[in-house]
Amino acid sequence: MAFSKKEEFTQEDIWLADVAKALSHPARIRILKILNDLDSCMVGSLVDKLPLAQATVSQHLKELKRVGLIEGEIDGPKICYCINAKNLLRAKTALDKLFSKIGCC
Amino acid sequence: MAFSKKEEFTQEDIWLADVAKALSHPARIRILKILNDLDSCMVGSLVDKLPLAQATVSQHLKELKRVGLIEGEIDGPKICYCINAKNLLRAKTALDKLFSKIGCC
DNA sequence: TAATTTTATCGTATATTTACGATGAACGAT
DNA sequence: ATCGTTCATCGTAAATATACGATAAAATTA
Repeated sequence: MAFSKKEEFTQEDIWLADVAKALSHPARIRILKILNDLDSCMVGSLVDKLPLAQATVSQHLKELKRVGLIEGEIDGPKICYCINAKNLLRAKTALDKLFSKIGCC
Repeated sequence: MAFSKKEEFTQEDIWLADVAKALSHPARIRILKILNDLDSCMVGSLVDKLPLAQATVSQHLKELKRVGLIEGEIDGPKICYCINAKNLLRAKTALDKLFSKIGCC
């Protein structure tokens, strides 16, 4: 393909697809669930709980951060990741709207 | 990467990620919305409404069909695509469960 | 039967994603 | 200042996704 055609769609559809993309790997689903359960949310804890190398986990965190579903806070040499509840709610609302728009409920 | 590690997660997380993947391109979001609005749902109508070649639209339909969000019915030389309401509801429920699990609502 | 219509699939090119080891940057502790 | 810890980023390899033209398959029509 010469170039992507994603930009030829509406902003709404592009944003929605982008949120879905962030959720499109089981490791990222798992990370969101773990972040919700754990008090501590440093990267090392996540690496221990996932069958992936540290560099790979870091990449998945970057993708979740890119769409705003999580955020990291510096805590000394560690980074504490947390869910961004506001953006997560926005994502949930957008998906709800899609599903109600296509009349499944 | 030697091989994918997706299979090292739970079935639940794999399925959820797979549904999200099907929604992760604006063309497929658009197709779902169009299929809900149109009476006629043959592929040619979709091609007319999207900035993509027929072969590409066919590929996107295949991906949506793969996860069961749509289904096609043969109607002479045409194929009539429709939303699979049952599976769409199942997808919505799974995503709702994820979002409520991670406490955003 | 031959031509037309409709859609899937093949082949292919390019882009993106996934994964990991190695390295580097930032911080606390010795 | 040096060392260990923690994490991001770089470089790289392989897999997957995206896009399209060409072609094949299946049904209707002439």
